[in-house]
Amino acid sequence: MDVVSPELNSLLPDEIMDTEAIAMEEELPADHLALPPPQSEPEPAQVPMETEVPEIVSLCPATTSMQMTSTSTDAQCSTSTGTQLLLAPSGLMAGTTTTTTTPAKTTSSAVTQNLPKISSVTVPANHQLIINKVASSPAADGKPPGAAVLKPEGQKLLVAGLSKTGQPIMLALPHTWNKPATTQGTGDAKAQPTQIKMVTAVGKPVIAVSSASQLMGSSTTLQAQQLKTLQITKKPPVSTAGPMITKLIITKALNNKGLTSPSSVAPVVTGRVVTQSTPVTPPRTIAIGETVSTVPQNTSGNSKVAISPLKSPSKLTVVSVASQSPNSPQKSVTLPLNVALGQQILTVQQSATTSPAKAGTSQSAAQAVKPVQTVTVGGVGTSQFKTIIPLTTPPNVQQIQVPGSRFHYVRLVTATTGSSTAQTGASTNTNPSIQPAKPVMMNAAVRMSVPIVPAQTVKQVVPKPLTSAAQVVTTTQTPQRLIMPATHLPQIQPNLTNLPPGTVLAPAHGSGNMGYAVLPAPYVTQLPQPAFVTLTSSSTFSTATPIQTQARLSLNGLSTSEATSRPRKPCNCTRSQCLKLYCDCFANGEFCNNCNCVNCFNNLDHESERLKAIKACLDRNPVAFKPKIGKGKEGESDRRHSKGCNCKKSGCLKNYCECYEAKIMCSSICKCMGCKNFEESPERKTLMHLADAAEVRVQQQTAAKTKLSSQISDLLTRTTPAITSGGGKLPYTFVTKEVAEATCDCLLEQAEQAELANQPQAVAERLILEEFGRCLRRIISFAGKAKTDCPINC
DNA sequence: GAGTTTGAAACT
DNA sequence: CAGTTTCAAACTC
Repeated sequence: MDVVSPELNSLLPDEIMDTEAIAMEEELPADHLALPPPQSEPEPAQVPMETEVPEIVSLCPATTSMQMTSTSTDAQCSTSTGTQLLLAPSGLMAGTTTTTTTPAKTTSSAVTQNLPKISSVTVPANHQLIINKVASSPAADGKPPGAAVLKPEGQKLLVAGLSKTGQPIMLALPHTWNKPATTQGTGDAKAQPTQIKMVTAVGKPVIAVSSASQLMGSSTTLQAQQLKTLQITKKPPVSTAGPMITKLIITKALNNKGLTSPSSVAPVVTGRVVTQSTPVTPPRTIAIGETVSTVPQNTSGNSKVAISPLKSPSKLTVVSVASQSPNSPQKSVTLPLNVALGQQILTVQQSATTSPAKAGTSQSAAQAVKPVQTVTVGGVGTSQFKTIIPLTTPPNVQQIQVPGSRFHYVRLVTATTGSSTAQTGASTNTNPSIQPAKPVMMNAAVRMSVPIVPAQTVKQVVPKPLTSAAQVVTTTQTPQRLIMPATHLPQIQPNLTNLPPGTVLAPAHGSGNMGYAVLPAPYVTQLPQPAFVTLTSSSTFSTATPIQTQARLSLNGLSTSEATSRPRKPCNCTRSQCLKLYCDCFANGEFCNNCNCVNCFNNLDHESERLKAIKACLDRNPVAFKPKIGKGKEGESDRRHSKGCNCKKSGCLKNYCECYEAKIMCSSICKCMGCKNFEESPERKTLMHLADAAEVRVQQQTAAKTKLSSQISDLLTRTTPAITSGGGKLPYTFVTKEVAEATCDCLLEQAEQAELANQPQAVAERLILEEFGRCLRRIISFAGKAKTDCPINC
């Protein structure tokens, strides 16, 4: 399967793609039952969902997904046993059950066939009905005795379960949830936009399903949650079914503390599912029939896992965008959505090959022929977001931008528009209980995100048509950004422990395999936040747009505004071709843009060389692209240099020193000589005071300029003579629109004259200002005259 | 802006 | 791992 397993995903913030973490799959509870093969017919009595791991619940609304009930290939809906489920009607998601507000545990006998072994229902204070499922082997995994399952007819439920460790797993079924009524007998039959969210409250994934309109309100409880969201986008393999994308958002709460009670899990309602509709079919929101693979060992060529060695709070988003056949154009549907705090939304928009939504920028042909799909994820605060967008289109490359992270992910995709042959790492799965991923997952988009801080970011991803055109990430607030295609580097794929930037995690070519290339996130520019990121299809890249400042806050400890407002300094490399860590752009994982470098290879035109260089750097130092400024040991400063400096002459009080440059003090690991960069250093204090004073001066100057500009603007905008109450007109009241225009004409004329005379800019400015002064004097003079001539009326 | 200093990165 | 060289940024004039 092409999804980062929740097991693995939980580890991504620390050590993404840690092989040890992958091995966690072996820890699956003994009661974990092998799921029926993907081709098996979904049993009517089973829950319309399928999961390979007990902690994961797959939803399979037949009504929302046309192929669910009719087709057997990707419509399997089942749930693994041994999973405790919590069915909770969210107050916002299911209005019919909002009355249950008591956190006290209750038991209900209403148990559907789809959710066996559920013995109890818990209704937490958050309006969620929690149904506990009896664990098949509680002793095996330490789960508390499971409970029963309850799902009232036509009732929208938030289903949550408990992981093997007793951690809650929630599944929210909104009121608009369309269940396979014929087979499931539960839920509404209407095809309404539905959101399916898999939320792992405590280390385990949870599926939450809610309608789009209900999400916003219900997700407001996520503020303190650290979540990982897995979103799955699926396209029906049958072209006649219409291009429909199903996304499954799996959100995982990173903070496992205090979530043992059902009530504490309730807030983990997040995620957003965006679907697309065909011209013949109304927009559908949820069609989840594919298997959500949670096998951690998806390290084979068929399993694509984005791994980042970055060990910092991050949000991982894995988005698989179903590729579309060029012959099956689809209408683009962009759904900017608001989500709860702590959640970032990625909206996947799929456009037809003839979609007019193309980047208007031009790019070299070489770049244009490399389809690239990029997702730029804007973070808020220190939130970091890693996104992987699998694309089942041949040589397509999808990039993921990770604000605040030094890594971004590039997914290499091969053409799998036809019947998918997804192997999804099942062949290499060491756990026989794990079901092989279904072929449908090849077209499934999976999003896993882990917002670290309360953040609300909406990301829009527009799947690119199967043309050779490159896709550009654009936002409504920022120009298009340069994106970087990644090349296939299978040789470094197996190295999951030290998965370096530039690593392709899976073969990108052949047999429908989809590959991920992990690259330093800064290679993709960051978005201002909050920002709507729209991935639009485009035949060109925009190279003229300056790369935005890389959000290095989390790296160097700078404030967010500082990191985002200050553009990165252009490099001046002359010999390194900007392919060595000498180059700050390269070291920060950014493309060179508007730099002064010579013979620069750090661009799209030299991606192969650049990737080789990345690999070389990582060979030398696996953490070469890791932030140097990280958290220190307990009791020490929060920020310190990971390696320490080696200064000898600067006293660590100049920017030569990396510690000083990062505005941190040297630590015990530094090997500097004559260090003066410590807390009590008088030299350091003096420098700090000077720096502060300078900063104050700059701020004052800026404020003064702003104020003056405001005053001038205010003066010029007073176009209507004020009718005073007897006090007569003030001079500015004579600055009518005509007067202002005449003044501007005079200023422009002055500017033109200065330009014709080839006057320096400073001289030109002076002349303009002088002219402006003359204009003002004339205005004041006329005002005085008018007042004298007409003392009564004026 | 040119030249120098500096220390990290790269190399041996 | 240590010593040396290379490199580009920081700094000085």
